[in-house]
Amino acid sequence: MRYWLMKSEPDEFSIDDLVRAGRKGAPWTGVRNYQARNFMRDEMRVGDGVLFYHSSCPEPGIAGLAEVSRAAYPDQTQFDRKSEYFDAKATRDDPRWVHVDVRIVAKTRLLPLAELRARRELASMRILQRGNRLSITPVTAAEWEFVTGELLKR
DNA sequence: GCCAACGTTGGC
DNA sequence: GCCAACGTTGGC
Repeated sequence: MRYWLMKSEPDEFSIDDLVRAGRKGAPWTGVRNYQARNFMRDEMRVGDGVLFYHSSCPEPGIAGLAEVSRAAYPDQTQFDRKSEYFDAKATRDDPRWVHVDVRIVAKTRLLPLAELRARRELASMRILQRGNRLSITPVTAAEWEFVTGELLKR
């Protein structure tokens, strides 16, 4: 089992939306970056742990814990002309974009980005490296242990 | 709103 | 295959 950090803009899809999605989970639609897609397609498995991160918002940081609830399958929004994620080069026979489903494990306190940066134990986390923009990044077991420990405190 | 960093596109 | 131009991300 592996661990991941997945970014979402809370205006688009927040931890509360994930809670509302319940046990079935929610499709992680809209990824249009090949590296992030490849992680979902090739490496993410049902049961993998997910740090749910709120980005592009007043308080960026980790907002909860989740898990992969379904392995990768085609993202339907790529076929929808009305969707902002429509991709004219994708066909149903040869889909270009896939996604996993993710379900809530626990909404936690918010662990702010500034706090992540302050912890020596997390210094090499992908999300903290300068210039990092990937919306899905692998998390090491040590980072996962540390972060979940911090989240469940207080 | 600014801007650094990175990914993608397209001409050659 | 190179690389300049452009678009996007995302913290501040």
